[in-house]
Amino acid sequence: MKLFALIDCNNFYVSCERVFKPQLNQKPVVVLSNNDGCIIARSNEAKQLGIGMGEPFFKVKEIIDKHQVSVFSSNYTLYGDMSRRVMETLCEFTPDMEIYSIDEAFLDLSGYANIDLDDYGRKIQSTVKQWTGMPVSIGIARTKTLAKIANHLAKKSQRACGVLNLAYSPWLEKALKAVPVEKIWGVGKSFAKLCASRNIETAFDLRNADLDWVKKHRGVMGLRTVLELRGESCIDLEQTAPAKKGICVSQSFCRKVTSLDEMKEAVATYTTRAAEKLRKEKKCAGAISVFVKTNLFKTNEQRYVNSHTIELPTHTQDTSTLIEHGFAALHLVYRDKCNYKKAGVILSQLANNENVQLNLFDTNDHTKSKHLMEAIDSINQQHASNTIGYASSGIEKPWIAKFNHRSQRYTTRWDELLCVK
DNA sequence: TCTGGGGTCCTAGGACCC
DNA sequence: TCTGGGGTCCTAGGACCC
Repeated sequence: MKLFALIDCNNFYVSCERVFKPQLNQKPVVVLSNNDGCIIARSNEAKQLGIGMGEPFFKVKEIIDKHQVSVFSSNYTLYGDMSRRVMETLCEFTPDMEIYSIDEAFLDLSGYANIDLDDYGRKIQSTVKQWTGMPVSIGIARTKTLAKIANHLAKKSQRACGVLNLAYSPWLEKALKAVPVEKIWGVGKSFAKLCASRNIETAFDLRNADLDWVKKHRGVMGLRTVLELRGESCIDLEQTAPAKKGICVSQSFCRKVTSLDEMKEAVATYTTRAAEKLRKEKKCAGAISVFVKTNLFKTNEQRYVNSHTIELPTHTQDTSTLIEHGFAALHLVYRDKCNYKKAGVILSQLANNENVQLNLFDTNDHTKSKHLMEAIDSINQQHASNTIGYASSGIEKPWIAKFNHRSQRYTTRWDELLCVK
């Protein structure tokens, strides 16, 4: 019989900030998206003030000022490193682990049926807290979908103290009745709406729904969800992260961009970042797409969205080659007299370094480029990123996204270590 | 004034094959 | 009058996730 635990960090980004600023415990805290645009993480206290997930910062500014909510720009360097620490801690409890997202991991506890799972859960929880400072909630159940539900309830219930075991539990039915259908993993807005029209309102209702109806409207994915609710494990643990199929770098500008020159700087900047990711994955790209858009929230301005994909003559991981083709794609989509708000670069048709299909007519010497890329990457890794870069990316970059409330990168930069007086 | 970023999977439908 | 059957591949778009 299968047994899964889902470990989920509580309000992850907020908790990362609190580890280094414990005076913010029990105080309202929010973390903003890129460009300080939207609210993407809230402490419980901030949630209670009515600050919604994904709300634009400027719309809740009044509440934030009034209640002296602490505000942070997102600091992905810090969050990524804190995530690594949490995951390494979890590894101690079982080797069968799937890192599901930056703040969540599934553990396969199938071999642990004869121990006290509630106890084990609490031990995991206290160890993570002690070793990393991160508060986590843990849900245990017979399928991943049910473990997600257990986790959801563990967070909400006072009595659970963050650990809830629903495997072979007499409370399972009651638990399912307490979870609205839209909170179920794999059920989005549109399916929830469809369910509502059929009076399917809770996880309990969906568990008992007609399989043919579910299959008809949501295909095999929907079917899997319902079977998992019934305790039949359909979604396996994925221990090795599947290879990436595309790499995307896109960002809004801090102000409107109206010149081709600045758009080119942005495309070069994003392509550089994407190429770094590409080399980190040990891949070459076979195509590059560039997309541009104006601010779609502005109803009184000309709207324009477009993208173009260029197939590369040979797969490559060379930044300058990718920038060159990125520019070609940009020229095809760029239109004058538009107020651009965002651009992005997508690398696709990824292939492993070793089995790249060479072009018959390609006479370039790739070893030179390979060594150059290695040198650039190692310089940027040893020192700060962007220590060395491409001139076409621009120097000042007046358009680049702003992070006005960013905390220190406490764990990854010598010059930003926490100072204790 | 101010509205995020990065992914995956599935399906339907068209193009094409013999 | 009457117009097959079985398949693959690709793409765009929808839905979902964090």
